[in-house]
Formats: sequence, C-alpha cells, structure tokens
Amino acid sequence: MSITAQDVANMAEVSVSTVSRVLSAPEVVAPGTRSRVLAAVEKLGYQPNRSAQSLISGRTSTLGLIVPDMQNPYFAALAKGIQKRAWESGYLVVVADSDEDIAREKALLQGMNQQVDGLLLSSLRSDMEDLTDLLPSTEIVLINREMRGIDSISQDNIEVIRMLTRHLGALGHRQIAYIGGPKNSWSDAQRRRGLEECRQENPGFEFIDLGATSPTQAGGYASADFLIASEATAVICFNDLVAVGVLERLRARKVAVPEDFSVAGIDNVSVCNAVSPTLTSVGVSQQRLGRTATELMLQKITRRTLPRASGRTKAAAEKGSAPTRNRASSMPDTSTAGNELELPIELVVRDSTGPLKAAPYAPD
Amino acid sequence: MSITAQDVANMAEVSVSTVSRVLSAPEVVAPGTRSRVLAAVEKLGYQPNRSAQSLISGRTSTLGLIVPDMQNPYFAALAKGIQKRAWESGYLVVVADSDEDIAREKALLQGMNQQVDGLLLSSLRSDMEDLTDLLPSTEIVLINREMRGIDSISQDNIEVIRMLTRHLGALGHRQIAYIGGPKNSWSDAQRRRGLEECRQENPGFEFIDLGATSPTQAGGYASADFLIASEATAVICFNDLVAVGVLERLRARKVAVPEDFSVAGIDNVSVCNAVSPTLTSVGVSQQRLGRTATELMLQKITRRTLPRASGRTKAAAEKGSAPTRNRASSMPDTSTAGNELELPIELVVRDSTGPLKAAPYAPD
DNA sequence: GGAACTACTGCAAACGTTAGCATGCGTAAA
DNA sequence: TTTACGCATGCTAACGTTTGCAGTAGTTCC
Repeated sequence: MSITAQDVANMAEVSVSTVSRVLSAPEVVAPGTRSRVLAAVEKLGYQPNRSAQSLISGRTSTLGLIVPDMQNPYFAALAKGIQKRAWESGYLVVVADSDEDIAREKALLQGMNQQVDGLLLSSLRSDMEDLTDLLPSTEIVLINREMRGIDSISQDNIEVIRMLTRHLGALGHRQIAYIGGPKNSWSDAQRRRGLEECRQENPGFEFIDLGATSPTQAGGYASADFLIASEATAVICFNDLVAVGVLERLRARKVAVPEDFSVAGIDNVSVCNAVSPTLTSVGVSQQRLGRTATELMLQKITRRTLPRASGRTKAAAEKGSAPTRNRASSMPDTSTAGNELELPIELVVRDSTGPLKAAPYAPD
Repeated sequence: MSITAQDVANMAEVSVSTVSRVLSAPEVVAPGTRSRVLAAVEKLGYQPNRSAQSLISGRTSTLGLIVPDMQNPYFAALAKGIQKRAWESGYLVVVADSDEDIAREKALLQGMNQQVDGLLLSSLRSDMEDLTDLLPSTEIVLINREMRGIDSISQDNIEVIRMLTRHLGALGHRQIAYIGGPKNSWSDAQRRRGLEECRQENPGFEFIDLGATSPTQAGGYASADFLIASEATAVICFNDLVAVGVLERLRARKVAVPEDFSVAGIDNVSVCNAVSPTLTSVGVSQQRLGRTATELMLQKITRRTLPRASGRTKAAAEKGSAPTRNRASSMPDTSTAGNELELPIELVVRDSTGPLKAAPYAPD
C-alpha cells in the first residue's frame, strides 16, 4: 500500500540499512550511493513510517499540550506559539482541553503521557502527586505554575500586581478591588500573595477582596455587582476575560469606565484592543511564552537522548573514560531539574483606567 | 523501563496473546483468565504501546486539524469541539496553524498526512491537486469548503448573506457594503455568490464591494475608512474579527454605531458579546460544527477499517455470499464520497445593527 | 465409548524501522 | 609482499503489538 524503505532500497539497489542511514546519518554513506538513494526517495515520495521509528527509538516527535480552555484567547495564543516552534524542529503538537475540570485533566495526563516525548502543562489544577508518577516516563514543562523539582516557565505574578498597583496608585486610586480566579489556580494564589505584599508596601492603600469566580467573561459579568457595591474605585481582574465581563456588566448598569471605576485585566490578550473602552492590562506575549517553553522542552528532550547518541561515535573509541561518563549521565539529572524561568512582563495602559474622580460613584 | 504486555503476561501466567485479547476482544477469553489478566493490568498500570499498535494495525488513533489561525476565536472554538468529540472516542488531535500561508499549509498537509487516521481541514486555501494526492492514504473532511468528491461540512454561506440582507433590509437599509476576506477563500467566494443572488432577488438594493482584506481585526480597522467614504449605510463583514476592527476604527473616527452605520459580522464567535456595541452576527455554533465534522470523520475511519473486521466473524461462516459482499466494499466507496453537509445557521441580532437614520452620515 | 464440536489459549509471523556486528574491499604502512 | 586498518555496506536482531493457525482440553451427541 504505502512506500517503505524496502521499495526505496530495491530501486536504488542497496539494502534497507543503507536507506535508513542516508536519512539519519548521511555522512557515513558514500556520495554515489547517497545520491542514488536520495533520487529513489524523491521519485517514490518515500516518508519513513513514524510508528516504526517510534517503536524502536522510543521517541514520537510529538509534544502534548494541556490547557484548561482553548477558547480562552490566552491559551489559543500560547498554543499557537508552541505549535509554531515545535513544527520548526519537526515536532507535532497534540492539544487537549481539560475544560477547567480536574478529573478530565488527570485523564488527559494519563492518556497522553505515553504517546508524547514531552508534556507542556498550562495552568494546571492537579496536585503534585499526579505529576510525579508521570515524571520518569515523560519530560514535563509547567507553564504558569511552579512546583518543586519540575521545570516551569511563567510570568512574575507578584510583579504583575505590583505594576498594576503602582499604575492605579499613580492615578490616585487607594481602594483597589481584586476579582480572583479558580481556587486551585496557582496564578491566583501568586497574585493574592502579590496583593499581600503591596498591602505591606503601601500603608495608605486598601485592597478589597471580591472573591473568586470562573476565569471567563461570564464570571466577570457576575462579579461586577460586587464591585459596584464595594468601596473600591478600581479593580484588578484575574484575567482579561473577567475584565471584559466586568466592563460588559458595568455598561449594562450604566456605570462609566474609567470615570466611575478603573478596570484592569491581566495577560494582555488580543481582545484588550477589541473592547471599548480598550482594556489596560499587563503580561507577556503568549506566543513568546509558548515559544520559550517549547525551546526549554526541546532542550530537555535532546539532553535526555543525547547521552546514548554521543556515546556511539566518541565514547566508543576512548574506552577508558567513557564508562564513568555514561554512568554519570544516566543518573536522574539533578543539575537541570526544577528550573524556574520567569519572563519579564509589560504594562499596557489603555482606556479602561483613568484618574480618580473627586466624588465616588453613586447611583442616580 | 516501561511495562509491556509481556510483563502482564508473566504476572497473570498467560501468554502475550491472551493479554492482547483481553484488551481488544474480552468476550473470547475465559472469565477467570480475563479477570486475572485485568488484575495484572491494573496492578502494573499497563498501557499498550501505541506505536506498536499503530505499526501493525496501520491506525494511529490520532486526528489532524489544520486551521489558518488558531488565535481566531472561530478556529479555537472549532478545535475545542473537535478535540472534545475525538477524545470521547479515544482519539487525540494534533492541531497545526498555517498562519494563512499557502506554502505552510501544503507543508503541514504533507507532514501530518502519514501520522494521522484522518485530516480535518478548515478554511483551506490550497487547490484540489494538493489534496487528491493525499486522498488514498488519509481520510479527509473539509470544513468551510466544498470540493468535488471530498466530504465536507460547512454552513450555508449563501443563506448567511440572505439572512443578513433580510435583516438589514427590514431595518430600512438599501445600500449594503461588503468587506471581503482572502481572495482564495472558498467562504468568501460563496458569500459573494450570495450577494449576487441577493442583488437579483432585491432590485431595490445596492450592494457595494469594499474589496478584500485579511480576516483579522487589523484588516477590518484598515477597511473601515472605505465604508465611511462609501454610499453604504450598513456593512456585512467577512467575519466577526473584521467587524470588530471596523467598530474600533469607527469609534476612533467618532462615527456612531448603529446610528450612522449598521455593522454585521459573520460566524457569531464569542467576542460578539465582548465588544460594545455588541455585534450582530450569523452562523453556527463552532463547537457543534467541530463535533459534527469529527463524527463524520470517525464514521469514515470505521467504515474504512470495518470490512476487514466484520469479515472475520460472520462472512467466514457464510462462505457462499461473503465474497461478493467483500469485493463490493473494497471498491473506492463512491456511495459515500463527496458528501456535502450544510448546517443550519442562526441569526443573532445585537446592538451593532439598527434602523436606518433619516439623514445619511456626514462628518461635522 | 468414540467422534465431532466448541471454547480457550499458545505459538509465531508480521508491521517498518534502527543499529550493532560482520564482511569485503581497497589502501597504506611495515 | 604481508599485515593491518578503515571505509562502505549488508545481515540480522530487536522494538511491542496483533492475529491467523494450531493444539489441547472438555463436552455433547450418536
């Protein structure tokens, strides 16, 4: 049915081994043979069977990505960055959506674990234990969550809050509300820590907790009334989607932004420019975040497989020193485990935040 | 390193064949043996190696999805629906983003072709020839594009235009502009056909072509000035993102919506509710579209592999009639090729469209 | 009581590739 | 001229499954 290495071998009058070598280590095969094989490959349109390659090599050339909600523009952009970078290195990306559901998330982890070389996990809700089981079999990079002994990459969430506080403070606001995200969200916890730090650093400020909500527009819509009923003059929202929901509800209730309330989001997703007023937000480029995470992942993967590959050419020759070196590299690589990368963030001021009005908001 | 069927077999004191059968055809193995094997599977946490399964069965339990832009909420929602449905049937989904680039799209088609059981192609820009090469090796379902001999699923784009025209007509508009999408977009071509039909059906109407633009917010932003300069009082945009861009630019130029211009989008994506004014749009639920496309795909896949499977149990017994039946089903299934499914659409009227003003727009 | 079935399970081949080892040839060094 | 070495290539054994075939019981029917 489909073309195998054998077909190519027949046409080029060589053995399958040679065909394999031409594709994986061209330099070891004689130039004449090489071009003959390549011609046959070209002519037949041969593409090696990935399943067979995976079976023998143990590597799938596939990365897994689990996000809580693909429709959230944050994760869509993240996925885009990841896919792009992965493709450049010949990797495919299977993405899965946990729908914010922890049970589903675990099932996805289990189900994808075996079939990918590495797992990129974004905004994970699961606990430590569920991950450590997978750790020996798969490389893992956490995005937007830090965990002991696991590589991760995220934005500096404390700095996020600090930046927004400074911005709102400069505009005269002293009563700042916070609408939080899911309870088991690491980002939310970090941001609350940030609020706590800001509270210490700015004695004149009051930080008002408006509770938790789902990280969606609907969540924000539902929370906006708490904001109106509070003493606050400005609000920081768990993410931009929540902020958009808040804006929508405020508009519905005829409350002016930024005149009556200043509203700030987090993440700086693309919709910030779509809404009116445009939304002040802070964050890193999600595509860049995805790209960096993928690069880290690819490094981890090659580092894991390299010891074998390098041992073939050189270490085989220097018989004396090779064994010790190999033994060392086969240990759980403590030197590289648990790297925590934090990307610098950027504040983008738009129309939804403005100077404090003289008189506080009061319904007509 | 990892647990194989052999390990399970050892523990349960059976052969690997039996382990395999317990998992793939439990009814043929004795209840006692079965539970013994299942206990071992459970205890060891055995998961069959997918690469090995794929190698022998030729099926990967993976679906491919190619979209022009994952960040577009339309495709994000579509991907979500597809992934969800696929997961329910044990399939993973690898998604790839062509970035609206036709060369990249071809490369993705080539690269994914071998490694998936089926390819879901959304808003494809490529030509027929590039697809027909792949056709024998992979199942293909087209989304938002129809092509002779290939299964497809889309919304009725002519009806989309007709519905919007009726809506705007009922509001009094007679000069209706259209901002189009990419030149090689099938959807755009269909919509222009729809405009043509509406022109015939409504002699009193004038349809104004505002040209083509990229299907993004930036594209809409850039096109809005053409709208203002035109005779039109209402505009239909290629998609919601373009409409959002138009709204943004109109706001910047202090043009009121819907007072001065009515603006309608297409697709009814989630941002329609986020912008202000909220955006009138028409379309089908993208998640549902994705789900339906996936179901069609799964059917195609099982239908392709079924003939072999069913021939094992029954056809082997009824030796007389079986051969003819098998021969029939091994033919290129002309009966099922080229099904073109069109999902019913829905108009959602929001705040961006309103009754025609007495006086046309004029800058102060 | 023997024959024919049925139900269950094991054996072994096959899927397409990679990689260690072996082979053969030519060439350089002794 | 002989020995040795290196280079290019082929042979073959894996990798972990699935599946047709065969074999071994136990059971039923004549």
